[in-house]
This record gives sequence, C-alpha cells and structure tokens, in this order.
Amino acid sequence: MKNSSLYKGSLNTIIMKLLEEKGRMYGYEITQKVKAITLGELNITEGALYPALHKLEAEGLLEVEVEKVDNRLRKYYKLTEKGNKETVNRLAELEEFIKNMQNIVNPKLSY
Amino acid sequence: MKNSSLYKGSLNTIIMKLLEEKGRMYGYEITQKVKAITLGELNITEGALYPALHKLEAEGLLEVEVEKVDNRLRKYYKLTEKGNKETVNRLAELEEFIKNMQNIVNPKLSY
DNA sequence: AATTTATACATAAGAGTTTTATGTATAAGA
DNA sequence: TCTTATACATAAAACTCTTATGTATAAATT
Repeated sequence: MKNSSLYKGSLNTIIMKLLEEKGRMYGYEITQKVKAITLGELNITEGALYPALHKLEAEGLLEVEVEKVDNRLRKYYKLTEKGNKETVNRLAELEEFIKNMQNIVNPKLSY
Repeated sequence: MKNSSLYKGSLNTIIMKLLEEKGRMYGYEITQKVKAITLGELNITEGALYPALHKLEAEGLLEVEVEKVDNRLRKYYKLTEKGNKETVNRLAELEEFIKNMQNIVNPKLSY
C-alpha cells in the first residue's frame, strides 16, 4: 500500500466520479476498480471506504440497494439526484485542483 | 478561503517544491506565492503552515536562517541535502498522483 | 489621530479523514 | 486443509488541517 498522503481528501470525489460513470457499484468493486485504474498504486482501505459510503448516503448524495449474489451480500450504491448535481461541482473542483498543482510543479514564468 | 479538501496532504510537497525552485523563502512569502500561483484559490492558513515548517525542519529536510528585515522577524527556510533528495521523491509521487486522478476523471476505455 | 489592513511569527483546541486492527461470513483455489 | 478472494463493518489511533487566539511592527485608510 504505497498510498502517499496526497490522496487524502480525494476519496469522496473518486467514489462519486466512478458512480457517475458506472451507474451503480458496490464497495468492494470500487476498491478493485481504483486499484486497476491506478495500476495498483492506490489501495482504498475498507476502514476508509465504508464509513465514506455511509456518510455520503447520510448526506443524501448516495442511495443503496442491497442484493444477495452467490449467497454473499452486496450493497450497490448509486448517486441520487442531489448527488449528481454535487458530483458536477466536485469534478470542477478536482480539475481546478489538478491545474493548480501542475502550475506549482511546472511553473509558468511570471509568478 | 475556498480550500477544498483535495489539498489535504499536499502542503509538504508544495512547500518543498517552492523551496527547491526559489532557494529560500519565509513562511509568509510561501502563503503569498501559493495564493498568486493558484489565482487566490488556495490560501494556506498559518495554523497549517507553521507547524508544517517546524516538522519538516525537525525531520532534517529544511534548515532555517533568522533575519530581521524592516524591524520585523523573518525565518528563511531552505532545503537541506536530505531535503533535496526527498523532494525528488515527493515530486515523482505528485506526478503519479496527478496522472492517476486524471485517469479517474477522464478514463481510458478498457478499465 | 485613530482604525484597519498587511506583514510576520506562533500555538492550542477541535474537526475531519485515513490507517491500522479487528471482527463476521461465504466461496474459490492451492 | 489452509490460504486467498470476496463482502460487509466498526473502533482506536494517527495524521492533517481549520478555527481561534495571541504577540508585534509597518503601512494605509478614514
């Protein structure tokens, strides 16, 4: 688990973006997808993921559908209408954040 | 102060990158420079900055030179040799992080 | 002349997020 | 049979940052 501290604070945005794209996902699926996208670099821990999902649900940004697959429980999460709107904002913030960090790493002459 | 939570965990990297570039800077100068680069979006609070500088110094990554300018105290920080080496690593991590986040926001077909 | 803003440092309490550790349970693979 | 993978969950501790507060000088505004 190489997780540098840089990922701190980005978990909610990651979850919401993946749900926006995929429609619905369950917790374990999210961890595997993130691991795949980051080529194993980012491993979301369960201790971070499940409380985050519960909080987003409590805030009315996600809703859950419980299903039993292969005799195992799955909790599928999807964005609510409110969650969809909020995701737009979060992604805009993320784009700004990335731009700002790139400007710091690779400064334009003039600052 | 709009500081989205995305910036959490990036303060040390920002400080080290700026010092690598500028040679030496004092705390207040760092806050102003970051505000300028991010067009006012990221305002580093003193409660975050000063403890961070002290910690980096305690870790041997920064060293300090105190000077009095216009009858006001300034503490100039610069990277130590150890700090220079560590900065290379932190910047590599930052580049990876940015790439990974971009892959999440703008996914390549195939995941 | 008095008040506010800017410069320049600092720390403590509280909030928020994540890691680490632990727990339960089923299915698949070695 | 034992380990790994799947799938959820929570509590304690660690870490980082915000908010609030404090000191002090200089410059700008009212």
